[in-house]
Amino acid sequence: MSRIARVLPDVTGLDKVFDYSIPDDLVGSVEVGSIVRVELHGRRIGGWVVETLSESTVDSVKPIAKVTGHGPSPELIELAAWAQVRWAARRTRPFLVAASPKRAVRSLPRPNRRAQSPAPSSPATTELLSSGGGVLRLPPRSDVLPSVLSAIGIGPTLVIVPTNADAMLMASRLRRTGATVALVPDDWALAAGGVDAVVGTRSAAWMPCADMAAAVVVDEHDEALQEERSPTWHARDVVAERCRRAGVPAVFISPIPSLVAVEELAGSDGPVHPPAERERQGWPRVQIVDRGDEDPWKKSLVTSELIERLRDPLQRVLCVSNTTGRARVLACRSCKALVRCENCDAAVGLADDGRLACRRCEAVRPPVCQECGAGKFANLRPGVTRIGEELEAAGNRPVVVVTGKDEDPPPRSDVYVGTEAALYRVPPVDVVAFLEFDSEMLAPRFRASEQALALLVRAGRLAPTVLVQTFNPEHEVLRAARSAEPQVVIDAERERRSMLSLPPYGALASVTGAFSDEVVAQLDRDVVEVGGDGEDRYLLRATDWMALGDAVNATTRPPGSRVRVAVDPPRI
DNA sequence: CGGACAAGCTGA
DNA sequence: CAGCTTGTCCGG
Repeated sequence: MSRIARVLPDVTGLDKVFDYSIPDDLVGSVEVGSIVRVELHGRRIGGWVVETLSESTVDSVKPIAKVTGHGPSPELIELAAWAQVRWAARRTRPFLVAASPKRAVRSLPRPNRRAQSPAPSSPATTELLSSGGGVLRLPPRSDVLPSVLSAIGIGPTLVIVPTNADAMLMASRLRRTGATVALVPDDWALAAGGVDAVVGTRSAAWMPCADMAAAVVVDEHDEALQEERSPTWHARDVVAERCRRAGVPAVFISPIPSLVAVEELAGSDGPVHPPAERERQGWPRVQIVDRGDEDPWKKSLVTSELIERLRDPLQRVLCVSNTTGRARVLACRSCKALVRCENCDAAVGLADDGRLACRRCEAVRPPVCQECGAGKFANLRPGVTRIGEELEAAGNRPVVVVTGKDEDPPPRSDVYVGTEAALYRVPPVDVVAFLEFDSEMLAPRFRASEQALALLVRAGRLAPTVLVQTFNPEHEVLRAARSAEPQVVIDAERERRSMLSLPPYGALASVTGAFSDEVVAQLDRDVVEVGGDGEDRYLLRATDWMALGDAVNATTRPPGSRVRVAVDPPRI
């Protein structure tokens, strides 16, 4: 008889378990996963029951004070222990927090499933599910609902999408088919009770799904599926492991499956996809404007092809410039001084790496005000503002500048200009034009090709035509998009990354922050290869993720250290 | 993590 | 030596 509960306190910085006795009146309501309140060091704290046992290894135990409610299932607690190594996290707590309800769940609702399964509407998905799951490649302008319904056809399904808007839309569309849906994390209790579909964003990878029979990850390639704060877990990888352990099929859908998915999650025949002709129909028309053809004396961002679109009053156009949200002109938030170059006194902007870069003399320095030493700046002139003025003049139509920071949706317009963020904030248009796509394709990051292709996919969902201004019209990303053959990028990536042992052919992590030196020095060099990128950052490589995680987690952090470990960093 | 308690520092 | 800071330890 289990009389003892082993409890992990919900206290940051404390990753130790403590034993408590289960009082008679709580026997039956305390089980692995229960969220309880216990006394520790004279104060009441919350915690998770991670184990039950008949006898404690310490002699004096206090009783559990109170049962707060239901928490993560034993399977998810074990998955959290796996994830702790996989993403080199020092604690399991962040994963258990992700797997727990936001508010106490006292009792679970009864299972609520519709009596009859929907007729499977995507035969390809049904077949993939019956063969244990895999990767399904569907073009950008196609609907994933039939695939999700096919999964629901075999039982309760976990559905993961990149954004909140996607999740809300998916939930309401599924409900309209008669399916019962838990939109998580809000409907945690419903999901734990039992529904046809548990729908949510990346955090849904950790949500309950009673009697889970399948999982569907939509837009597997999307970076939103990776947590940006450390531990940098990826919903795709969490779902894959969760389903593997549960013996349940998972389908990963994307127009451009990542190399990781193709190598690790697809069957030996690679991704399943529609016939080439149908796939092509689901891709946008990609119009490539070779800027190399321009008059070399005025390589403007506003090409004649673009002007044609801008002047056509029937065309709604979104122009995307990745002179990013980076400021061209900055002022210090503390002392209001204009930020100037130390060498030549010109106004300086923020470079991609977050440092101040002078465009006149190319001097670079850390983002610190030369007058008062503060590090926060006001963006006096975002890059796109000036471009907007140019576009307005060229098209003789009003242009709305879309920034990522605004709370409200941008005012309606026929011509927009903005950074990548605009791709998520603007209603559908006729053309999306990338003004300077080369900096995306050629960015010094190992995932640059995949990320650039993802931008074209996003644009293709906003508009039937995507115009790309480039000096590299034969780049693999553009060949892939133009011919609707994402495999072109996969093949190029495979060659590059296998040669360099980059993911998925090796494990990679970055280490930054104070005391990184001390932590890196402790690593077992037989397991971890240590490099740097010349900045204040270490790069760690190992043959596999678990070996890397074990090695990193075996280090001790000196007091006061602020070391950040990013496993599988997306932007390196 | 945060409290408890001990050892170290300061000023009258 | 009271009163305060800083460091180390530990919790069931």
